[in-house]
Amino acid sequence: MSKNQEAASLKAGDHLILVDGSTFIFRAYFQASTMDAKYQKRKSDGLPTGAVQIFCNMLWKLLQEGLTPEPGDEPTHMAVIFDHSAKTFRNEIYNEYKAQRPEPPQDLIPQFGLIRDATRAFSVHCIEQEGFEADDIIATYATQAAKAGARVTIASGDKDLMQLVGPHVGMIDTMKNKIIGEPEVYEKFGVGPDKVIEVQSLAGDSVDNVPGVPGIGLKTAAQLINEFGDLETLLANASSIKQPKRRENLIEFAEQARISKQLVTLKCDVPVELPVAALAVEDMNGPRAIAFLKAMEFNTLTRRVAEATGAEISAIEPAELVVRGWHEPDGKGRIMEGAPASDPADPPAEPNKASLAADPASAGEWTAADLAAARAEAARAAKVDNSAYETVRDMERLRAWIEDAFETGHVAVDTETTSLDAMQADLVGISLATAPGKACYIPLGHVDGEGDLLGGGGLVEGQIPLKDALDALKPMLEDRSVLKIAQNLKYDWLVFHRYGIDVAPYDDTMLLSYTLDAGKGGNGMDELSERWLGHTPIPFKEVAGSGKSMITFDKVTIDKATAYAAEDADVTLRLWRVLKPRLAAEHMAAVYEVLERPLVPVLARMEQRGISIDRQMLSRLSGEFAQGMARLEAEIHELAGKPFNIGSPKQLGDILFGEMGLPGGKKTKTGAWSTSASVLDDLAAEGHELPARIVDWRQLSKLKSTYSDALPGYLNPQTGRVHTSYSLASTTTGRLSSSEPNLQNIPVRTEEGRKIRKAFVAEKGHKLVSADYSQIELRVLAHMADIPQLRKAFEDGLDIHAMTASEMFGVPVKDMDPMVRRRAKAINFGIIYGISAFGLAAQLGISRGEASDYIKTYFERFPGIRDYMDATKKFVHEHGYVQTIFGRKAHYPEVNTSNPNLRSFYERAAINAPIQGSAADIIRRAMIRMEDRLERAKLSARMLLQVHDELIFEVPEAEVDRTIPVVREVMEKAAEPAVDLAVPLQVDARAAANWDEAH
DNA sequence: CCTGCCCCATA
DNA sequence: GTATGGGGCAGGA
Repeated sequence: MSKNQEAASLKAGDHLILVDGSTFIFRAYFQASTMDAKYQKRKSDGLPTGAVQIFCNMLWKLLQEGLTPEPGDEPTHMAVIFDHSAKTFRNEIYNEYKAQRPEPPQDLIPQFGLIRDATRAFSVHCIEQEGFEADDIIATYATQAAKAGARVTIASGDKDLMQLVGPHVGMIDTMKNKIIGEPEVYEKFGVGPDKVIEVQSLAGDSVDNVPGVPGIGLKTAAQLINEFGDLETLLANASSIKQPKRRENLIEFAEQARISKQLVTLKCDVPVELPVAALAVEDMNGPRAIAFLKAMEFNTLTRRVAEATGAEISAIEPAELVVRGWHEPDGKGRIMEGAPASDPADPPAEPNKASLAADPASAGEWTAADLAAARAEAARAAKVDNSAYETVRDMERLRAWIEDAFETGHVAVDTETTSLDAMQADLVGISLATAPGKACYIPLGHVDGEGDLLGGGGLVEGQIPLKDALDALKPMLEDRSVLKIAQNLKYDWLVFHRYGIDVAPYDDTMLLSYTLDAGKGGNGMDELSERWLGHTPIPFKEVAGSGKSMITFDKVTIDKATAYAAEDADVTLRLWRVLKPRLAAEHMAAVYEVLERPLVPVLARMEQRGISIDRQMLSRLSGEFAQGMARLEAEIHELAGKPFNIGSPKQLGDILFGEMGLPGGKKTKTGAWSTSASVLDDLAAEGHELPARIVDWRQLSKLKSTYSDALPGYLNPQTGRVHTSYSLASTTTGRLSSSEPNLQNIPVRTEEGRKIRKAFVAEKGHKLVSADYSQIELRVLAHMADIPQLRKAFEDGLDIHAMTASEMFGVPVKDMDPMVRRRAKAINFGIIYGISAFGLAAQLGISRGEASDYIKTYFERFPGIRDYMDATKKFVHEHGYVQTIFGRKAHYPEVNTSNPNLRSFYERAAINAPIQGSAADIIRRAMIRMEDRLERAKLSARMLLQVHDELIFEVPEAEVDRTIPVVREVMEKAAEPAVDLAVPLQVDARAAANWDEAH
């Protein structure tokens, strides 16, 4: 209930306080920096909070007593106004405006977001609007309120706002505790508030880079304005000025003065999103404010707020906050670019761990690992009861759940839809969970499954209209003070985005699990539930069936849907409680925050954009391939002496090695003849024709079935484009994977295959730009293993395989035999793959002994590589995991198996993972930074695809030349500043109408 | 109808 | 020798 809820209005006698958040942040920061160091950082982890603390104290004071301690002065309406971004309409007028602003100090950056969080935590409106400065919004609100007869106080020290002072409008400089009225304005500018802009347009402002007129300062400007009345009159009479220099300047820089006036004139008619009446002060939500203050560790203010609101401090958990832009050394010399603000190292009391939590005073001695262990134990002990969930059928109950989410500060969310494809999924219902066991399902689109023949399919009774529910949920789903928790958030993000909702901030339990446990098993919800909760969730097929008889979720009865869907939210929340504290305990927060979490919306947007394919071209190709196959088929049957199914390896093996009696080489692991390409190639090399034709046939068959036939089936009817789905959590190394369709294995090696690639095209007026890292894995290896020759070769831009050959075989690079280079290349790849004589022999078609000799020679030339490999093997056997240069872990729990083949396999995988994984981390970093960098360069390039070491963009033709350098810069610098690579990264980029020519 | 196997496309 | 996803076949349900 708001104090003014009965009248969401603003009238004479009301008091509106408008806090200028943006300038306040800077001034609070500098004031904090003059204080004792202990007031500038959060004690538990060093998060800089000085400015936030000063801000909170100021806000609390204003809310309690207004400008003066006198009763009746406290505000009836209040808001804190921020600048949305650096760009405003003023830059359109004068592009140098505020161009000289330096970058904010490093330890201020994380506090920008926290101050906004603080505002909301105090239940005060937090206002910012794209394209407008805070000053303009303040001017608009002040003008409207003054017109309504209310009293307005602007809390700011910014002289630009002094033009607003008037009978109804005052200012207070809260930093200096100074009240500014008309006399003070006169003192500062030498004119009244109504003439302030005239003076400023002449005098200019070096801080904001407002030019003014050269040679005219505040004093002269005031004198001139007092004499002539306003700028235009002055300029019209400039020729009558006595002082020659001043006269010349006024004439020469008249236009500059007019521009300056536009710059300093505040806009009083911003189309504000919230009407001024809606800024009414609400009763403070004590627990919410306390949760925030506790997270910040502002103990004194926490106590004061608790006393004033009657809230119980110990019953409230610190808020889970997301901090942007915080660089914290995490103990391993790596850099944190963002971090969870709630520090589980200072955990709340855990009711399930009585022995540890009995004395709240001892809570401070908990370690993050204690909390994680207690949470894991509690999660396993608690039972999941999926019959106890609520079905939310009216707005009243929905609002209660939303309120609960605001109170708790976090909520697990899950969407139920009509499709597994997020791009085509319509919302059927939403489930929420705010505490273990406390979950609900909100049915929104369930239809009558009966009477399919007679139409049926009408909405079932007892559901909130979709729009009403989304309107109510949107503010909570977008509110920075409520952490949304989902399992595989990318899916729900895409669904919500289609309905105009931008979910933030968020956590993803799938990514938490992936960050912590990659390689230990799957990260799907059902599997995690088994692993951590000892609970089997209701299988999807139990509610919707499977196979041909599967029904879409909108046909599921609401009772069944509630048990299934609310359970998902409940389980997700429980998993989050187990996994989140482990991030801090196991020092993996940096990996999660820097490499995992930020990628979710980036990938979601890439999926959403999709890519154009030329359907006619593919259809024509299918025809070509079919013809070729038919021709080959006849030939093959002729050669075989009888018809058989060429696509059947079993039948083919029987023909080749049985009936024809060719020398069968390898067997598969089930004992069947191998008919793999390498076997057939060997036979062909001996002059046998049939195997050669089979290889040709197989190629066409693959291209046709996997690509030219299948791809058009993935065209989205709405967008006319193909939208792949990226998986963030299905590789052990940190690579992404792509499916439905897989656009990471589009052919490129053969001429025929590249025809498929040509069918990926840019839309009209655009080009596809492909940018790929050159030899990134070998560069990463050169860095990690610290190999001087390799480092030098990359620094000098040499042909790395030729250099390797030269080192190994003692031949000059110039006029090198291509076969020699090819051998070296195979060895280089072999190294990355954890080389074995067996594998290298197979690759090069040489004997095991020869391959062994090569490897031996290689290690003699590059002893650092052998050292690196031995060290990696030792490490994985001791720890069960290996790490990338950014700290990502890949686990190999079975590496100590007694099975020697398996053991070697895991060892090779463990050697490969840091190399492949570090390269994957680098491109992830590039992708995360890319969109912002393009936007800041005012480029409209859209990132569409990632293929491990390559990014594909769609770029307007006119922007291609400006886009490529930006893309290259972001990619080449992607490791910085976290890692200073000892070798340069090189990116090759090209533009063309289709993917083949761009690549 | 589902699953394992074989083969093959990519980095 | 590393990491994936997917199509077709064949066998067991």
